[in-house]
Amino acid sequence: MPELPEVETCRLGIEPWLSGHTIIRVEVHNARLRWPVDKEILLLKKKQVLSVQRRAKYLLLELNEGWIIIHLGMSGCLRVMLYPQFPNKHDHIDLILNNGFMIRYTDPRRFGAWLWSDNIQKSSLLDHIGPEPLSDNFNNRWLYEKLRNKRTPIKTLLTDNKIVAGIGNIYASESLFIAGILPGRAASSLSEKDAETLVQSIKKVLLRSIHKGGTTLRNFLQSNGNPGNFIHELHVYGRKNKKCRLCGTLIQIVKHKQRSTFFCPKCQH
DNA sequence: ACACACTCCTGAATGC
DNA sequence: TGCATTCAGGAGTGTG
Repeated sequence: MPELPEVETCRLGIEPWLSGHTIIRVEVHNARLRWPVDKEILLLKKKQVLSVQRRAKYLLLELNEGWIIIHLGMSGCLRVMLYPQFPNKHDHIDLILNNGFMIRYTDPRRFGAWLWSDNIQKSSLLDHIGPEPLSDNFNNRWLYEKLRNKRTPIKTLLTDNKIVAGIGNIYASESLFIAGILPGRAASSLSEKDAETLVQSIKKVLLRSIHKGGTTLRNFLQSNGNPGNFIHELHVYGRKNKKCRLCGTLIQIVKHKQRSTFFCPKCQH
């Protein structure tokens, strides 16, 4: 499932092929994604790409006269390919470039989105999102202030984009393991010191995963077609009944808000 | 404001 | 073997 490190991996992969180049046209094979692909994208002709940015789990392509907002959903990925290539069943969108390449969007579950925005600052998709976890705006003070009045399990809070952007199920479990904090603890039970440890753990896990090209569970691929390598460094996610890499205790699974949470009952308190 | 459940989707895994 | 059921979850929307 693409979370911040996977989306950032994607951004890093496509940026050199897009930035400063021109999208000649867009070939849409299936416009039925989470929402219908915006018509501005369908009709797009010969637009230069000024920059390729990321906010939370959204990719933002800055064009001359507006922005393409891309979300990879659960199973989306973008790959750089030579043009032309016959589209397979789950290849929904191709950005045809003026450099002989294309960027191909593949998404079996079609939970992703391709939307247009004239003004990214006013986009209702982005305007409520909290601080980027790798920025200085995400710090001990911010997190502790958000935690201290909430009885929700800390794990649930970490996947709330208003608290911190871009963290999903994988990195919530992994960050809490690194921090040594049990995921089911009420957020308000964390001390200032806990919040500080958690902030540092989140930054460390996300940076390490970006360095390894993200986590590939099923569908995610880097833009060069290779899977991400962080899966080999997961401590708890997807490791139910496997031995903890640090202490050998069996990893346990619980549900928070109908989502799986993995933890080590000995390493986390 | 808050904290939930519901919903979209497909493919892999599981059950009988 | 084959068909039906369950599970995976990002995040907007709806409910109490």
